[in-house]
Amino acid sequence: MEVRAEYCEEHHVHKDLVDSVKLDMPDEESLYDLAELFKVFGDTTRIRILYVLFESELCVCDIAELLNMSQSAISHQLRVLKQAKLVRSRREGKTVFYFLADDHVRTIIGQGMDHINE
Amino acid sequence: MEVRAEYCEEHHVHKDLVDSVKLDMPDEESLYDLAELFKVFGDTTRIRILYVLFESELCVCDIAELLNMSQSAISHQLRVLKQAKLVRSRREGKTVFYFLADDHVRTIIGQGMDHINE
DNA sequence: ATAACATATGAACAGTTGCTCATATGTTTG
DNA sequence: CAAACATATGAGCAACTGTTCATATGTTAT
Repeated sequence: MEVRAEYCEEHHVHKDLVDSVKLDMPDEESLYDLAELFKVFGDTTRIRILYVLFESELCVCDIAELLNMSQSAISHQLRVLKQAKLVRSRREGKTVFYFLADDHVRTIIGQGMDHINE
Repeated sequence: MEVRAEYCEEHHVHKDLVDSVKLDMPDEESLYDLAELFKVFGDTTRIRILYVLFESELCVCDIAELLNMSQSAISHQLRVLKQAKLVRSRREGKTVFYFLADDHVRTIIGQGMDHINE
């Protein structure tokens, strides 16, 4: 924040600063995975699913009815959430119950809420 | 988590649980805003921009060179970040410097990193 | 085994997104 | 003022996303 100078004349950046920033960047794969994770949170349907799972584990048709959406749509989205390891599931007879995988979900959503509430 | 019963027979959900979940849901607008916020984090380019701004404020062409992308692409994405209030900017002559708007950005990205690192 | 129920999945299609390219706006200098 | 530089922006397009629809899979009860 303190270090700064004439960076952009003739389209040449300030060498030292650029180098130090480059060193502190996570590797490409981590950045990709991170974006993929947030992409999963970046959909209203999936956010709503995660919210209803805050309360209790629920089966697919419960969630579908709660969100007033088709079983198929919910099932597709649950798959996305599961692949991102945000939810897990267990089968009980014909029924499959989904539940939050861990507390990161609550924390991340909570931080997001903090931001939008200024 | 304790309360549960036969929800889905005949496609009828468990009334009490469904009602209590419904009560605790944030309003539609908040959920939409939240998804919109995470959508902004859900892109590699924007994540990388935020990361380079962790170190120091930078001008558009600095960022473009750091990420090896066009000035136009970066400028478009900075607009998205600005609209989401994740970055702010200040002009100094011809140059516009961008910087992180507040510490929520670091916190949210940090929580995301925690999750992907298991 | 057959029917009924709960869930999963593939294809298709409309809507969205992120880039490029061209060009516009804003600022400083000669 | 014109030229040069830094940034912003609109149009266009290829790639991606989320839904629906039809159907498949898995489980239970008869």
